[in-house]
Amino acid sequence: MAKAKAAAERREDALSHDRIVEAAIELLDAEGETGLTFRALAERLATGAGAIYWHVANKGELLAAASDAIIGRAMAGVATHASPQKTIRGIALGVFDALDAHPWAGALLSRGPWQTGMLQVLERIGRQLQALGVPERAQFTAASTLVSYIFGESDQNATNGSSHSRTASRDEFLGVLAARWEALDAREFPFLRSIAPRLRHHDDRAEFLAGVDIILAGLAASPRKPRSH
Amino acid sequence: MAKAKAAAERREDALSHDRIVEAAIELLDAEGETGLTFRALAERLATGAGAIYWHVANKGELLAAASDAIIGRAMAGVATHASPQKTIRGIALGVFDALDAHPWAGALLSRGPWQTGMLQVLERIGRQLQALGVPERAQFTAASTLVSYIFGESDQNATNGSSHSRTASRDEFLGVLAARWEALDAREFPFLRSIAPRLRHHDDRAEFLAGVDIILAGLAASPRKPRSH
DNA sequence: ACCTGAACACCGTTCAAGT
DNA sequence: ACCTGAACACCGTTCAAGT
Repeated sequence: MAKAKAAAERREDALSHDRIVEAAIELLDAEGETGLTFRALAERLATGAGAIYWHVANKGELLAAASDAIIGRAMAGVATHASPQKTIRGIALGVFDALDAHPWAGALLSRGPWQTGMLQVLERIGRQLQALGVPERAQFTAASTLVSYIFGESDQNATNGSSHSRTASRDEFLGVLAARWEALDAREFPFLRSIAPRLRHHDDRAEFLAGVDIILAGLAASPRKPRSH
Repeated sequence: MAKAKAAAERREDALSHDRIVEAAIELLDAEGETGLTFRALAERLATGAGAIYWHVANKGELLAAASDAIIGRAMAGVATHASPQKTIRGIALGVFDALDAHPWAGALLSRGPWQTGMLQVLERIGRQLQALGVPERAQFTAASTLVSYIFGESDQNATNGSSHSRTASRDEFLGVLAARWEALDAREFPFLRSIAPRLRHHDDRAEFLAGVDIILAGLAASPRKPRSH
């Protein structure tokens, strides 16, 4: 029985949860969120649409599994032997780049309570905070603040990014955005108008990392922590 | 002509962008995201499904307008005469409570680049940062860090909250979550296991505000301008 | 146990036709 | 200008029937 199953899984045309998720990711990357269809997926897997439901509960679960896989891969590639601060920046950049490359995975946020992908990030961040000497009762708040920021900003960046063609004029996009902000009502939006010019030479990744650093600085400043380093 | 239009708008059965958005919000609040249908909307407005398309481009625009309206109302109710820090907390809580009451509005994040709702929040936060004396070249980074955190955490909280019935056992939900974390693999998730007990007496709003304070502390601690490159 | 594919119950969106 | 509602081109999901 176990032997039969193992043999079936070795056949390259056999369905499996993993193979379905894999195909879903390819479809999502190639055609965007609207490209993921049970019919399209079935065709790609050379099977019937209903067959997929034997391995996967529904579309929501499939999307969640795909998003988790993306985050999981990103976390697997994170260097973890540098200083805690540097490792945290690495984790953050891992999420940022993963969502940038797979913008559809940002929906991960709105899926059920505490998806596995986010739990992985939370775990890794938490460990670094411990290494950093953040007191125990502040660890959860600190970790969850970082995680919320990381996913929030990464998702925002990804959906902005996917609206203009990848290689092409990112600068043009920022220029249009800056012009729009400059055209806002002066009485209602003085702040946005004042910073609009800055939008034109704007480095997403650097800006994102600066935000991480602000939070890290806040952690170092607010509670007392053991003077190590 | 203008007179005829004004008269038509005064008729209570006349369609208009605002009335459509209003009905959409009611539908979304009552039945959740899946409740918003052009057919259901048409029935509620006592008209044909296609009529709505005269006033609204498509479902995406409608959802975006509804989300923006929710944020707009929340911002209108924010007290603005306290200290900058207190005002920022007020703005943050406004978003938090708005998304908690209307969880479907969290999708706002994933909609097009810089929705009006988020721009309003960014503007208000930015002004307070100016009042706080944050140097000009650090203002955008600071404001956008706060906004990303605020929407990220609020959305996360809202989708978690809507999974358990409102009035009923929130504690039960947290208990189940804590138990699940405690059951995680010890080698793979030591951090999550260690903080799981803390989940049981967890105050979402207090935790959320603590995150805001961490960021504010970080801004106060590193008044030096972030390197650009 | 696993797969097939037709069928069901929906959707968003369009558009000729009305007023 | 604005509204109607039938029609089109899809969906996710189910399920009797197959192997």
